[in-house]
Formats: sequence, C-alpha cells, structure tokens
Amino acid sequence: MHPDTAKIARLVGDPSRSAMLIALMDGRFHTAKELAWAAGITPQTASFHLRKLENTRILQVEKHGRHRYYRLSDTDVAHWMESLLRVAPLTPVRSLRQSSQQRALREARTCYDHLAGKVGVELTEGMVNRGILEEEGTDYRITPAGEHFMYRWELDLTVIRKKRRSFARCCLDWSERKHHLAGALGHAVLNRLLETDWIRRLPSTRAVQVTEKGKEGLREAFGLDL
Amino acid sequence: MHPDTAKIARLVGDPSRSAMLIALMDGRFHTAKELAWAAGITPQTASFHLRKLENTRILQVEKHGRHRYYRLSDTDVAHWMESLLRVAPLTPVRSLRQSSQQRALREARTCYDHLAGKVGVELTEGMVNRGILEEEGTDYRITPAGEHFMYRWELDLTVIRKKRRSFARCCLDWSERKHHLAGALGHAVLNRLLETDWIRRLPSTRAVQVTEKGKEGLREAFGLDL
DNA sequence: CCCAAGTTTCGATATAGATCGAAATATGAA
DNA sequence: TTCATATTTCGATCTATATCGAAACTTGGG
Repeated sequence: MHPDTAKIARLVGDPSRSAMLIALMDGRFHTAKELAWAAGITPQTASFHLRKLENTRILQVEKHGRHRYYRLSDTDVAHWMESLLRVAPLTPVRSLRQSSQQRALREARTCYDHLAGKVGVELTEGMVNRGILEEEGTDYRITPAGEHFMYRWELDLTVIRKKRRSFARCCLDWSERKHHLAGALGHAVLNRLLETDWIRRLPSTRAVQVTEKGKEGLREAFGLDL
Repeated sequence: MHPDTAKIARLVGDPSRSAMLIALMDGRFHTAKELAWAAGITPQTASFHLRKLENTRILQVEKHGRHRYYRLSDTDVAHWMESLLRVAPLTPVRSLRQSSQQRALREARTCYDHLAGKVGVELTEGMVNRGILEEEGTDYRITPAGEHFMYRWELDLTVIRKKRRSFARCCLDWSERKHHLAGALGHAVLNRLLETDWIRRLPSTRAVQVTEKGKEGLREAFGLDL
C-alpha cells in the first residue's frame, strides 16, 4: 500500500553511502574511486554500496572506458537529500577548518546542478524583484522582460526549453529555508555563472566562491549586495 | 562538517520504525501500543524503537496517565517524510483493498496537521484563484479579501497568528507534486473542515473523506469540482 | 489495597550486512 | 603483447541491532 520508504531510507542510513551521496549532491558525475575516497572506504566496499544504490532509482551510472561515472538519478533524490539536511542535527564542529567549510557551504554551494545557499537564494529573489521570474506553484515562470534579459545575458532559452526536465522549479534551500531556482533554467544559470567566471567551483567540496568580477556583476544585474 | 544525515536516515531505514512514522504522518498523537500495532510488532519492540526516535529530534512525547503519546516533533520532519514518499518506489499493490486504500490516500489525506492529496492541492489552488491567498516564497500570504473571507468562515486569524509556528507555509504534495497550504493556517483550515463535517477522518488511516455537504460547500466557497 | 492495562527493562538469540584482503576481470596505454 | 589502472567478485570476519519472552514498573480505577 505504501511506497517502500524503509528500503530507501535504509540505503542512506549507512555512513559510507551517506557520504557518497552528499559528495554527489554537486550534481556532477563522480567515479567509483572518487566516491570511495570521499567516504573513506576501499574501492571494493564502495563498489558494494554503489551497486545497491544503482539497483534502486537513486543513482544513475554511465560507463566510459574503464571508469564508471555515477550521479544522482534525478532532482527528486537531490531534493530529498536537501530536506534530510534540514532535519539532521548538525554535528558539533570539531575544528576551525570545518567551521569555515561549513560557513562556505551556507554562503554558496551547488545543489545538484544549480546554485544554492545564501547567494543562490538571493540571486533567485533578485530575479523575482527585477521582474525576470515569477513564482507560480512549485515552479517559476519567466516573464517577457525576463526573456529579454536572458537574451541579453546570452542564455538561449529555446535550447533549455527543449530539455525533457522541468523548466524552472522551486527548490527549498536547507540552510536558508527559502526557495531558490532549480530545473533546467537553474542549471543553465549556474553554467553561465561558471562560464563568465562570476563564480568558481572549489576542489573537493560543493561550496563555490563568488569572484570579485561576480560580485560586481551580480550587484549590477540582480541588485545583490554580497 | 556535515549534518549527520546517516544517523537520521538509519532511523527511518527500519521497516518497523518507518511504519510507525508513516502512521504518525496524520499529525495526531498516538500511543505506543497503537504504533506497535501499526508496525506489526510487540509493545516491547516498539518501546525500543520509540526511545531511539525520541532521542533524536524526530519524535515528541507527552506522558498522560499510563499512556505515552507520541507525535512527529515538527513540520520539517513531516516534510522530509513527504519527500521520501516521492522518492520511494511504490510497492506492487497486492490486493484490491490495498489499491482502493491507495486511491483514497491520493484523493484526500492529512499531511501532518493539514489537508493534502488531490483535494488539499485543489483547495489551496481554489483559495489562490479566489484571491484569498497569494504564494510568496515558501509561504502563502493572506490578502485583505482573504481576511474578510476567513472572518465570514468563522476562522479567527488573530488567534492563529499568535501561535509560534509559521503562519501559512507551502508544503509540497508527494502524490500531486504541487503545493498545498500548511502551517498554522493550514492546520486551522483542516480543523474547520472537520468541525463543519465537510470532511471526516477514517479510522486507522491518514485518508479522509469529503462528505456530500463538504462537496457542495467546497464548490460554493472555493470553486472545487469533486 | 489490589487488579488490569500500558509501558519499560533485561536477557538471550538470530540475522543482516559492512568491511577488507586476495584474486579476477575489463580497459586503455605503450 | 605487456603493463597499469579501475572495478568487481569471492570469501571470511566481525559487529550492530531487531526481535521477543519474561518480568518489573507505573498508573488509574474500583
């Protein structure tokens, strides 16, 4: 009668698998070895776990040469992990390094394949304030003014609309507890921000950094004060 | 550095605990014995599980006499369970009885302490269409017209606003994949619907039933066609 | 005070499954 | 072909924990 919740939750309920899934929350593909390293386990053990995750609809895998590339199978899984982060207690911070990492995550990070954290939420709010987006149910809708803006910003909406996934979803941010932009448009915006070097990925973390150029650009384009 | 996701997920990852938590998703208090029955385990075993859930922030407990009343500790937990239901695979339906129960759940059910399912979503959309509510970020905002409506509907907003919890939140419906009204207002609306006998709780399930009177009332008040 | 009912504690048991070493398999590179 | 690297398979081990019977504890009612 009910969806088999225990089965899914159990999979995330192992520290190694949980660590791998959190590593995958940046929305990129990762190899089995990378994930083993992220979880602090041997490749054999990682293989054991990954097969379990693959057998449900949690992970998708692509074989390329001798690598297997894993990623979260869809946004529902990413959303669920995000909402889990809201519920899970924060472990006491054990070191200065960890607390600064945590601060960086709350400031700006990737959530699956779009931007989240304080910057992600403020960017989305900026787009709404400037009349680029309107919230509508669980989605955002782009306004005519927004279409024009995206054209000037060199973001081709026709291509984005062709994708099978939903165009512009609301995603609830675990650290900010407000919505930010997700979906194909959210993904495209993140890519544009990376392309233009307004934000940069940091190695081995989901946190991202807003460059000086980015701060200026975001202020001018969306009224953000970072 | 990260919230301790595995610890929380592990707790839900046991079939017995999962069954108890799903039973608790109606937002009401349940005794340990009821929950044991819902999970198909003995009271000893339930006690063992409930203590674990109590030790995290998942469950709240109140002692009254020789009973212990449990409920989900807050809406974040309820939301998380809802999003888990979106991810979890539907187990193959094994009987006619189960499939009709499932249909009833999708039609109308309580989600924590407010109304969800098709009826919950349509009611919320009806309120938006009639200019009673406006969606704003992760919340709904009540309009002046809405205030007037609630006054005529005998729902005292001043009392609701005094509650510490958030006034009118968006909650994402797992079966409809749209928002419905949650928060203190969502709770009050559910209560009003029960009081006026527009909907009725069904025994031992989260599903609720819209009465004939309710169908008429909901059509007239919110334009619903059930 | 005594009984009944709800709940917890204790102890014993049984099972699942996370882990890794060693070895096998697959693939690309030289 | 040969070597190196990524991944999986197999086997063994070890630990965690879900379960329930029996008994204790708690509380309300008579």
